[in-house]
Formats: sequence, structure tokens, C-alpha cells
Amino acid sequence: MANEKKIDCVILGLLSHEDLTGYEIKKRMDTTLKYFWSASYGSIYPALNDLVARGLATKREDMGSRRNKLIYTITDDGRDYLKKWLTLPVEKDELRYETLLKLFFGNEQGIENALSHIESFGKKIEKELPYLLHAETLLNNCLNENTAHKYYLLTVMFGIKTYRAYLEWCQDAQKLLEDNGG
Amino acid sequence: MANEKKIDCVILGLLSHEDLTGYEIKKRMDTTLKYFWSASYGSIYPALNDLVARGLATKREDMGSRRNKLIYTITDDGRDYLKKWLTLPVEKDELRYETLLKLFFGNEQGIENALSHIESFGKKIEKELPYLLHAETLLNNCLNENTAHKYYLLTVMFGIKTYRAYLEWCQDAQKLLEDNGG
DNA sequence: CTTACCATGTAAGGCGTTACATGATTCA
DNA sequence: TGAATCATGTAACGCCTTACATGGTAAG
Repeated sequence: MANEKKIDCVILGLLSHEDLTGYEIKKRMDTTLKYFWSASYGSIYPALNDLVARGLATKREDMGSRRNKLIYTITDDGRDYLKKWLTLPVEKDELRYETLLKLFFGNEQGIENALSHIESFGKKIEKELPYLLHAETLLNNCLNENTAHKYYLLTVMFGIKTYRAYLEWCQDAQKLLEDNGG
Repeated sequence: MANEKKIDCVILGLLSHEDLTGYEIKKRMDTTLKYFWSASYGSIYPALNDLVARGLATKREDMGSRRNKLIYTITDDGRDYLKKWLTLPVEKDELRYETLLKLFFGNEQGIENALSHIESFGKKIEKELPYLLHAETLLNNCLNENTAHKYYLLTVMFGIKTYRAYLEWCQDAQKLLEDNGG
């Protein structure tokens, strides 16, 4: 214990909500979790087989479909494992913002380039914010249907707060560079 | 090109400001850059030797000290390499927030535990925010001394904005869980 | 004199991505 | 019929951290 691989925990977390295929797990990550986590097929599929081998999940073929679907289900041991991890203190949160890195060294590249990095960053955030706002509305409308929903809402609220802070920063940053030009 | 390793770029960026030893580079990262980047000795020292081998930096022994200091200096080629990377568009910014991950699966662990993760997160942020505010004051007081300072200030402002957003979110999140209890 | 910090480095191993490989199905 | 999407997986490789190994120096 204490050596829980994050990829295992994310997968078990998703399986704790519903049975899923590896492909569906990847999709969940690319939509719901992408604001604070990510993973590739190259880590998901091997992890799934590993979870089965350790008895934390089971695998079955989907009989109701013509595709080669492999559906994974969390076991009781899997739930225990997940719960144990969830109650452990957070080890580390990390940010790897290339934008900030490039900006930190902005003096080497000139103001125009720095401004363009800020602009790109802002545009990306502006494009994604509506999805978060939409998710917030949906979740607020069905908070009572499932106790899990308030936890999803929490993470969406986090995204909205930080994205708005990012956008404010973009404006402040642009102003600073322009007023302080050359 | 386009395959610039980030560790090389960070090091060159730091060396573009002043000559440094590997140890000092690590220190800069752990103080100034830690809000958006990190690296260990195990990646810094090999990268330094590699940069020298590629002619992007030079190494010399510090004669003025009794210690075995190895001081690195960026070369013109190194500056070119850095500049090229700086003008390239940002490839990816990424967040790996274990706190958010654990919260997303909060339904499996119960409200008390979720609240405790939020509290720990908030405490960590509250502890770090004063350092950022202090840095902001210092930088504002010497903005004119060096054109690089405004870029440092930019990243500090980013930290302050986002940390304040985090703290606001902590309050909202606690309220949501408490009002929506059990 | 001993603790903390300065200072450099390597080896093993973990973790993950990218690229590749394959093929079915759905929809326009 | 061809493109997009569904669906699963492996192999190679890259990058980094952790733990280890070593020793000097400053300060109390």
C-alpha cells in the first residue's frame, strides 16, 4: 500500500460508477476528467489486464453487441482498494505549464512573442469554458438524482473558477506588457 | 527541432539570466519555478552534461571557492536554441491534480473525507500564497531595474490569481458539501 | 563536533506516451 | 464505398524520479 498507481485508481474510480470498456474509459478521461487528469490507451489497456490479474476487476465479453467489446466490472476487493486510496492524504498536485515557463523567460524572446503566448492561452481557455458552464448547469439540474453528482459538480466548479482566474490574468498580463512596452 | 526537451529549455532559460551551478539551478526551480514546473537532480545533472556536449553551454570549475563547484554558462548557440523554442507555440499545459481526482470519486469515500481533502488543499495554498504576495511586492519595486523582471512578475501574478481562485473554490466546495450533507 | 547545507553525480526502475498493428461498424 | 468512429492491444522508447553514493563546508 501507499504505492497505489494513479492509473489504477482512476480506472477503478470510473468502474465504481458503472461497467465500462477500455475504450469508454479513455473517452471518460478525455471529456470529464481532462481538466485535471489524462491517460493514453498505452497505459489504460495494460492497467486493465493488471487489475483483473490482481482480482480488483473482472472482464467479460459483451454478448449483446457484434463488436469485440470487453467490459470491465469492479470487484469488492477493487472497491476496498479504491476506498483505501481515496482516504489516504493527497501526495501531490502538479502543474506543468509550458506557457508560464515560456513567459518566465520572456525577456529572451521579446514582448510580441510573449503577448502571442498569452493570447493563445486565453483563446484555449475561452473555448473550453462554455463546456464547463454547460456541465455545471446540467449537474445543478440533477443534483438530487444521484449523490455522486455533487462531487462531479465540485470538480466542474474548480474548472470554472480557475479558468475565469486564468482569463483575468490574461488581461492583467497583457496590460502589464503593453503599458511597460518595448 | 520541435523535439526540444523541456528540461534543456528550462536550464538554458535559467542560464540565460546568469551563470549557475547544477545545485543552484535546482534551487531556482524549487523556489521561483515550483509553482508551475519542477525537476530533480537526476534529470538536471545529466542534462547539463548533455548541453555542454551539444555546445549549448560551457562548464568551468569555480576557482574562487574551495568547493567543487561546476559553473555553467550559456553559449550563443544555446541562446539561439532557447529563442527558437520560446517562439514556438506552446505544445501543452498540463494539470495533474490528485485532489480533484479524489474529489471526483468522492461518493465512494463519504463527505467527511472529501471535506478533509479540500481542507488540506486549502491549507497548503494558504501557506504558499504569502510567498507569492511577497515576491509580487519585491518585483513591483524593482520593475525598472531589469526588463526581465516584468516577466517574472507575470508568472507570480498568475500564481496569485489562481491561488485566490483555489481558495474561493474551497469555500464554495465546503458549502456545497455541508448544505448537501450526508 | 555535529547538524545542516552545499555540491555532484549514477543506477535502477517506474511510468507513461507515441507509433504501430489490426479489424469491425456506422453513416453519409 | 470511403471516412469516421468504435475497439483492443503491443513494442519501443523517452523521460523522469527515487534511492543511493560521496564528500566538503559553515555555523552553532
